[in-house]
Amino acid sequence: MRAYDMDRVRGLPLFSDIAPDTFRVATAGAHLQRFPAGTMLLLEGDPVDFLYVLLDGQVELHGTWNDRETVLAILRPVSTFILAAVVLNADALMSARTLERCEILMVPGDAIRTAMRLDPRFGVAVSRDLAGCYRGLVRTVKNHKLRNSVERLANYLLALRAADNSGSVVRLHHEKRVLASLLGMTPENLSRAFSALQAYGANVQGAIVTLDNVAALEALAKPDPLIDNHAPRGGEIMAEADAEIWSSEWNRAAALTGAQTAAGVKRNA
Amino acid sequence: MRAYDMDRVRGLPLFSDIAPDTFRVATAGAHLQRFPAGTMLLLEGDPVDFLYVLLDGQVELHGTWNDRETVLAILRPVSTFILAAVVLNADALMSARTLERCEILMVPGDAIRTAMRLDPRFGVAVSRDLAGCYRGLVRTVKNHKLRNSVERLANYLLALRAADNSGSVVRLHHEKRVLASLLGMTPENLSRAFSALQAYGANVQGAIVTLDNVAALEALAKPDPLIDNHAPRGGEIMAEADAEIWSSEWNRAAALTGAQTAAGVKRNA
DNA sequence: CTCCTGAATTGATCTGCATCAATTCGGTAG
DNA sequence: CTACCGAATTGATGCAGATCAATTCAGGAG
Repeated sequence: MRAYDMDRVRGLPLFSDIAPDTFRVATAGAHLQRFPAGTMLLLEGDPVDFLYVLLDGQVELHGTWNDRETVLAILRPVSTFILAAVVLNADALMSARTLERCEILMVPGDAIRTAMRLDPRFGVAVSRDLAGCYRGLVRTVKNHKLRNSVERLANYLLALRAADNSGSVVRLHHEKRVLASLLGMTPENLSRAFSALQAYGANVQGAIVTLDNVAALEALAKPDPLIDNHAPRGGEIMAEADAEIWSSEWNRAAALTGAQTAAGVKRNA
Repeated sequence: MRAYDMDRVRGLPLFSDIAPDTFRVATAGAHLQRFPAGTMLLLEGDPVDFLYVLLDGQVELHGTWNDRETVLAILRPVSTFILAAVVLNADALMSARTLERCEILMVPGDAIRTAMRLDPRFGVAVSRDLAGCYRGLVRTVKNHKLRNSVERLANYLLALRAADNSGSVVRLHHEKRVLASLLGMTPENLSRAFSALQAYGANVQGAIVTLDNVAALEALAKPDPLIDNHAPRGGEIMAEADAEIWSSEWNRAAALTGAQTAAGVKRNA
């Protein structure tokens, strides 16, 4: 494994704060692996033997039931996934599939669990990571239960904008049908939702979306810091309280709500 | 605080495995408090200063946006809530409101975070707890995105049955309008969903539901261990992998999916 | 270049669920 | 007991989003 990759792993909030020894224990037996696009990395119900660290490519997490399927999250580098299952040594609740060619570090779950027992700092890091994941899902549930599909799309676009550069052009990172499933709608409906947003200055051209009237779009979307992790807070500078972690499944990922920003600990920076 | 209550707190998976010293540190400054029904314990957006341990009564966690409100979870004793916010020292993403008279132990967040730094076993316990909460939410999202309202209700009833006694009579623990919001529908629609389930042998009489044809109900509901935490697994006895924790926000709670069982570590026991 | 295939769009229609409105039910205070 | 009030139910109607079907579009192979 290249030193460059090792540094990237070390830089994750999950690992950045721990002792060198702990890091060695935690990543003992880890191996880098490459997968072609469309590979099933993990099937829901399977025992989870590894913590996955996505170093390159895109991975989709999805769930199925009764012949239906829904995308739960889309991950982009660098992020870890299925930490919760690893911590509990439990079966996966989600399937993982590569959307494109991927480079993934596979860290044995045993090593992670051992390291947690050794170094309280690592236990704290894992806890903080999982807490961030949990809160990401809370946001997702609120997003889905409180908003309709056009509102979800509008917020997704604003989140992308915030993550990218806050400019007036935004690039979609996934196929529209995948995005549709992520946002909880059909591809047909996503198309129509995009049309509906033309009235608010949003125009799609393939993967490129131009936002000509951000104010109008925001008036519709009403982004909320308690749902959309990128949304601005009211009030003054926040303290440590603001340091919510997006290291794992949601970091850099246009995750469930698509609301998560790229930065692990930015926000009001 | 009564010794009896202290024992109940100590018995939570979050605390059961840690050293006495750690427990002392973690619960330093904790105080027991009583609240009448309908009290707002916490407003979303507020800083979270305490870990709450519900010892008696019922608490509802809900979220709001744009004048809409949705119930995210209903908690019953003994369970903790907003651990994630405490770990991150972050603002609450959900509001908490007592549904009835409640008795709650309020543990200062600082104490929790300090204890995590001291005792790796506590860090592990917190991680496991949060991992369980996270997985509960994954189940919830799958439940909502993959099932329609009648299917959700049917599974909710089967989950209640599994938690209670697996008999043919089940008691609803909450007002129907609260249950409706939890399941992501309107009260009117919940009524109609109950009517629809008459064809599957389910009859409601106030808070009492009789299930005369569990087989038919199951054929409709198709409970799945990867969504419904009570559902039977296929295959052989499970190992440690099976010990998913439902200590916190979901323990004994007819939580989001209503799928969580009463036992912390039962399942296949 | 053309052809081919899957993605995306567009239109027509259907349906699950929400909404609005009107009773009915059930628990509580007097 | 009766009166009252919020919860629950039931009915009528509307709408968001799913489904079905038909093009259109875009990318990759030959």
